[in-house]
Amino acid sequence: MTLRQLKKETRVLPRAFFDRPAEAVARDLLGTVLVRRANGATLAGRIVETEAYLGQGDRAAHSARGVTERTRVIFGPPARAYVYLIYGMHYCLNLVAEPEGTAGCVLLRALEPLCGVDEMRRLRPKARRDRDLASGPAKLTQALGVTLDDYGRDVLRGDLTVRAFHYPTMHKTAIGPRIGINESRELPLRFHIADNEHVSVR
DNA sequence: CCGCGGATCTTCT
DNA sequence: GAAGATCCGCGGA
Repeated sequence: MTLRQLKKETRVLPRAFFDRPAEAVARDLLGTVLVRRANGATLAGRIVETEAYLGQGDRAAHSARGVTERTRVIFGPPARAYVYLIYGMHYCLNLVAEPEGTAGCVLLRALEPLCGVDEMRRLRPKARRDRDLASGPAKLTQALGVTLDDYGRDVLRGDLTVRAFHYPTMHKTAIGPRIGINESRELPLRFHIADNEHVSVR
């Protein structure tokens, strides 16, 4: 898909979209498009897998132990980026949900590349196939060049935005337990597009 | 295709 | 001092 087509067929999601329960935001983000400007190029991918992290009763969430230097953005206004370093070497990107003062965010786990695939390959040379480019939370940040510099960034304008198609785009949503956590395993907070080649775990 | 272990460092106990 | 919202390369089937 060309960038021109994308801009014509989509609009930037408003803050009200994110000012809702994290579960609803995670589900509704499926099928929308994450757009990134990096190194003079514009990269975009369809969001095909997300996970919700809640404010209360979710012991797997980073926000479960209250406000810290790292987690403060999760408690702030919606539609901001929460980026963190995991295992000392990878970054993960979340979008903050819920009204200001309430914790909640959505981990972006996988994209289906739509625009700027050449630049994504430069940023992520280890990817062999297109479906290796962003089929995992840290692969996604590598492919888009997202780092701690993006911590707290507003996603309504600027170099990182989310856009939805004007026309309805149908898909079947699959729901299950989140990946790679030990606490609150039983909560069905992982959402992905069923039968999509680009999700992290198939 | 599958399972295993190493890399590497911030955060919280 | 240990665990962690992960990825990759290796070896074997």
